[in-house]
Order: sequence, then structure tokens, then C-alpha cells
Amino acid sequence: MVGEAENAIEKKERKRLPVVDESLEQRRNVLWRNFLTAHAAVIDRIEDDLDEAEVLPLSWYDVLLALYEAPEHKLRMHELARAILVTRGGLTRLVARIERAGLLRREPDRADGRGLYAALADEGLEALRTTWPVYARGIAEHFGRHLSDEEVEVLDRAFNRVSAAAQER
Amino acid sequence: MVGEAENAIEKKERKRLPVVDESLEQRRNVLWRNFLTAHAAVIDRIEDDLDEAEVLPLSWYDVLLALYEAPEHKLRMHELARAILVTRGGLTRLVARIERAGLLRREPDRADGRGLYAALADEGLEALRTTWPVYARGIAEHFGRHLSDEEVEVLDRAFNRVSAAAQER
DNA sequence: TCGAGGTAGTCGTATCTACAACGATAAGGA
DNA sequence: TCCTTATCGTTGTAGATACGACTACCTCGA
Repeated sequence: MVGEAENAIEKKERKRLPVVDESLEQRRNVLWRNFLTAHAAVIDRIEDDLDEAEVLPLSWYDVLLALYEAPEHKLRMHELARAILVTRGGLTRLVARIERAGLLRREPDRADGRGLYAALADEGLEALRTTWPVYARGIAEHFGRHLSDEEVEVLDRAFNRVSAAAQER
Repeated sequence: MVGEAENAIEKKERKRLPVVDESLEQRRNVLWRNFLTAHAAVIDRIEDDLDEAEVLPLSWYDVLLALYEAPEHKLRMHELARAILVTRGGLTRLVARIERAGLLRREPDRADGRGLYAALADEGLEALRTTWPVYARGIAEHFGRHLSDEEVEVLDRAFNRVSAAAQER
């Protein structure tokens, strides 16, 4: 988003880079910025909603939801880390905080002496149920409401492709 | 993403929530998750690329680009904070780090004794020029490459609407 | 001219994250 | 069995962020 227009800094009368550029790659770069902005702004709004309603923050929700969706509502630490895209070191402390709040348990893996499971506690399931309506309202209000049914289809296919490519090792 | 299917935790044979749901709201919730996953995964990849190439990290790039695009390549601190969606407190320290690296200057605002400008330094412009090719390659590789021209149009319109709504105070 | 209320930026503090190094355990070939 | 190599989760450390309190300064009406 800089580099073309070498002379922009000298030509004081042109104050900004052109926002509309016909090249296809430029279109994608503009889209990327809108993608980042939309993400940051919507996340901020939703986090505010969650905080105000005094329910789980997004990071805790992600952990507990991943456990909820797992077989037997439990996952090995490294699987959980991969599922929610955090490092193992970060997950150790995040899980410790959530465990301290009583929303999950840690259990040794009998089949692997190195391993630990994080397992959803009843209180964690309850917290998910309390949080979800607030979260869902935020998603609808700040995100879904602005998208037509057709756009939802297009976006969904596109994001699936992008995530799949970015996540393969 | 939890709350329906009250009995899921009892019905051990059904291990996961259904991923495909016909309701339109559910489609939007699934889309939201894909949106989050795609964002996190692509950002991770691009940050890795930037780090490996030893150019600016995204947070510094955002600051310097905002300055580059501003009239006279400078912005008041609070304008800059709003432009890149960080708090003023966070921006104070971020700008301090970038200034220490010599990529921007802070200048008092003669018209308002409370105010400070952050102004792009020549070294900052140079850093932008060095970083951009790496960043652009990352965007193309991890994001743009996976989107058709038509999808780019649809996504761009959609994100513009979403950001506009989320950012209005 | 003064004073009340608002705004700008900074800073103390608490959180949270990544990175790298570590001890413990597992897996597999010699 | 022994030994090498890899993986698992944790931890020390450093860096980055948000929140709230604080000072300095501006604005505007009496």
C-alpha cells in the first residue's frame, strides 16, 4: 500500500494515495484493509457487549466451546491449542485461569504420561449457555445484519478456502 | 453456538453440534466463525513472513501508513489512535517505540497546547517502502490468491457496510 | 476575567501473549 | 535393553495492550 507513486511525498497537492485503483491486485489490497478494519471494529463491539453483560470474554468462550464440541467434551492441550490458534505456552496459562474459575478440569491422559486433557466442567457448560445469547446478539447486530443471504453464501465459501490454505502446515 | 440442543451433552453418540444448519441465522453464525478463523490464520502467516524478512511488524506498518496517507504525513495522536483502532494509552507507547527506532517524530501542535503530532520521518517512509513488497506478497499469497474477481467485489461491498456500522460512534 | 467542564496525552498497573529453554515421557532402532 | 530423537506441557522473560487516574490545557458562558 506504498511503493508505487514514488513521488507522492514531493507532490504535496496530492494528499492521499488513490483509494480506487483499477488493477486487480490493488482491488485485493483494498479488500484486505477493509477486511482488517471490519474485523477489528466488530470484535471491539462484541467484546464490549460481552463485558457489559458480564459473561465470558471471547478467549474463554473459544476454549470452552472447543471443549464442548469435542468428543466427550475434552481435548488434549496441544489439540486445544491448535483448535483455537494459540501457542501451547499461552494455552497453559489461559487454561489455568479458566480452571481457577471452575469452568474446566485438567485430567491426566492415562495412555500418555506426558499428556493432559482439558475437560469441560458443568459450570463451564452453564457459562457457555449464559454467554451464547449475548454473543449471538452481537454477531447478528454488528455482522450478520449487514449481509444478504447471497453474500453469506459467497463469503462462507471464500473464507473456507482461505482458512484451509492458511492453516495447512 | 451452544444453547440449542440442550441434550447434546447427554447424547454421547452425537459428538458434535451439527455444522450445517438450515436456519439463516445459523448460517451467519457459521460464517462468523469462519471469518474469525480465516483472519487469525492469515494474520499469523503474514506476520511470520514479515518477521522472517526482518521488516516492519504489522502494528508499526499500520501507524506509519496512516501517517503516510495523512495530509503533510502527520496526524494528531488521537486521530492516529482512531485511524488504527487502538486506545490512546496504547498509542502513546507504540509511538514511543517507533520514535525510538527513528521512524517518526513527535511535534507539538502550535494551535493546541495539549496536542502532539506524530509525523512520518524519512526513515519511516523508507521502512514502509521496504516492508510493502513483503506484505503485498503475503496478502496475495495467503488471501487474494484464493478469491475470484467477483468474490472480491462482493466481499468489498459487504465489509464496507460492516465496518461503517461498527465504527460509527 | 474567571471558573466549570471537557479533551489531550501520559503513566501506573494488571493482563495477556509469544518465544525459548526445560524436565518428563514416549517411540523406535541398534 | 540402551540410547537417540521427538513430543508434551510448563515456566522465565520480555513485550504489548487496555483501563483508569492524573496533569495540562482548551472552550465557553456568566
